[in-house]
Amino acid sequence: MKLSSRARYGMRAILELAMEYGKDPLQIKTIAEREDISNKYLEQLIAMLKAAGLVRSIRGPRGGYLLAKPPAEIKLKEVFVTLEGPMIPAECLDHPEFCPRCMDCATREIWSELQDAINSVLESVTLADLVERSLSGKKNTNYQI
Amino acid sequence: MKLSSRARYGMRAILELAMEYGKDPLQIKTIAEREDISNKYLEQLIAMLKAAGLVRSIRGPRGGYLLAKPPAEIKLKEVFVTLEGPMIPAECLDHPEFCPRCMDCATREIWSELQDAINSVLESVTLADLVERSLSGKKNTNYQI
DNA sequence: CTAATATCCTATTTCTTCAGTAGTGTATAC
DNA sequence: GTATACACTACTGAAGAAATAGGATATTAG
Repeated sequence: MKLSSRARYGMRAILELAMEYGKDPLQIKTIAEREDISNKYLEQLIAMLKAAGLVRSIRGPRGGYLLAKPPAEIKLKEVFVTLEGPMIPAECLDHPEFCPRCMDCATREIWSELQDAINSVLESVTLADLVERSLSGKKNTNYQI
Repeated sequence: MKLSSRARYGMRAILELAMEYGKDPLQIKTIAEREDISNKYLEQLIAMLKAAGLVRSIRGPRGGYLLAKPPAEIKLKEVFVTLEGPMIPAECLDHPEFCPRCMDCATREIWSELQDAINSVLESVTLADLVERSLSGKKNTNYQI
């Protein structure tokens, strides 16, 4: 199980935007360079974030992208779902009718718990938190590897 | 983000085996029928479980598959990893040298927390737990959808 | 011994999605 | 009016997932 490049690149990109919140717009070119991502590919990812209302843009020279709301109002969950799609480990979680034995299926419960576990991480952290972590040099966070 | 069919089918299959623990071997045919999975595909999945030492087999007529150890000694994590591969959201979690800015990358932390959250669910539940849940008719479990 | 059964092994196919590229159109600052 | 930077859409190559197919091997029952 691995994250898509979309999620990894996109998260890094929007974090860049969050760190510049309140300042001038950031250009694709700049982000792509800082994060080592293909220019054109990043363009598409940011387009997704824009369509989701997380980012806004200014066209023309001196244009670029800005966060659409304060970093504290953007949960990672929103970013993640935008990029990675809804998190549905198994179809039957959303469409029980799809599976005849759903009602007494113990594995279904597990997938549901997995979903909850992931969601609770992503809902508890905002872009503002990420910015803060980035700035505080980190190193002193609760690491448990 | 979605689970692979491997993980979904395989988990259901090994749960079948867990529920018959101590009894006669279960045949591919039987499991495939109960779980509505292609015979041949299931064969491959169970082969993975066998290679991982979670399941053993008896050949010939009246043969089939058995759990290799008591259900209480098999964590879902083992099953999951066998079927889905190791859970590494991002490369840099395992190979920090891969990414030049890993050391001050706040997103990396998030992926790590995600990894921990998933692992802690899968490590805390054994096949025996699943069997118990299945038998107790369920319905009275902590559902929070 | 033989025939039936069920696992074992591995190659091939089909399908989908991901990741990335390419090219053209449009708004805007200077 | 021209350079800049976003906007939009189509296409492509590679990889992996999900099966399918076919035959080899072991074991039991009669």
